[in-house]
Amino acid sequence: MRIGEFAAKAGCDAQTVRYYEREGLLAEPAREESGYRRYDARHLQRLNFIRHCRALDIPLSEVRQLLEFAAVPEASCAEVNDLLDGHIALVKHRLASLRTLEKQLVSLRRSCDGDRSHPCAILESFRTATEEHASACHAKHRA
Amino acid sequence: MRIGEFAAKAGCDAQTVRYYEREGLLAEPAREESGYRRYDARHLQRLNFIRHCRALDIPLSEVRQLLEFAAVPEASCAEVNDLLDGHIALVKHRLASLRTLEKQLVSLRRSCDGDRSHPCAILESFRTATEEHASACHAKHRA
DNA sequence: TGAAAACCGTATAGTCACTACAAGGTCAAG
DNA sequence: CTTGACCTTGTAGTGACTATACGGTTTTCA
Repeated sequence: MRIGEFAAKAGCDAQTVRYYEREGLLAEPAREESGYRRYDARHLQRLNFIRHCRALDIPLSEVRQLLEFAAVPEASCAEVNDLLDGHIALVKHRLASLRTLEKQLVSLRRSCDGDRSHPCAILESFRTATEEHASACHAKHRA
Repeated sequence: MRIGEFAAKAGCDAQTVRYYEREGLLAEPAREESGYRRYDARHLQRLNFIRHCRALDIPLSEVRQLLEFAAVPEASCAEVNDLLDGHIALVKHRLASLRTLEKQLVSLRRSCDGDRSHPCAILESFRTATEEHASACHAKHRA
């Protein structure tokens, strides 16, 4: 199959496939006389592996590692587990800060009553510089 | 105050301040004879506004809009509310998909029992191309 | 006084994972 | 035989910084 069909089967764009090839995640496929890339089922397996990881928000650098582990299956379990544990911790952390963010936004939104007789309370609250903000910001930087 | 102190007070880097200036979010400040930037409390208020928005994950393009609304306070409540509602919806959506992601990762992690007598179950499960994956991927693209 | 450290300046490139675009070659249908 | 869909390569753009290079200024302290 050619690149368009190949990419569609994995649910991504042809450009993305070429990008993975450039990045060394996919081997260079055979070419037709015209120069068109020609893919088979083995390529698709590998592309699906990558897209599956990406759907789990695993960065390409870690996908690269997983592909290396997968090439040496007999001793890779512990490493795969470590990588996954690290990624789970990251996602948990991201979830926590996103939840905080949602609370802040919702409470901010409630602070505006739509009364036009005075300046918008939301903009006012933004205008008020607070120490909390600076420290929250530092916390974010450490994260 | 000079840029280092100024940035520190808002909890960010001097480079970031220069970046905001280049992007037109902060006005160009006065300069000392040496060419050093010189800031005062009014600049700090504006920088805190921006950093506060960023702490809420509001993109700079929307911060720009808010700054424009803030410049015309008498009629901006509805627009600010709209912007904020849109942003809240986005955060809620992001939260939902992150929660799904966490579930998938945790269940994946559980699937590996650490038994080295067979290939790692996690890598195996990645290897298995599924229709779900492709459709989930499409869903993500629509999101 | 003089040297080192800490700060400031500009300009440029890198990050991540694509996405978009330009300019052209190939192929299948009507 | 022409239209349009597909393919090729290469380059630039996205967002919000961050890092680096290279050099000037200011502060400190021995």
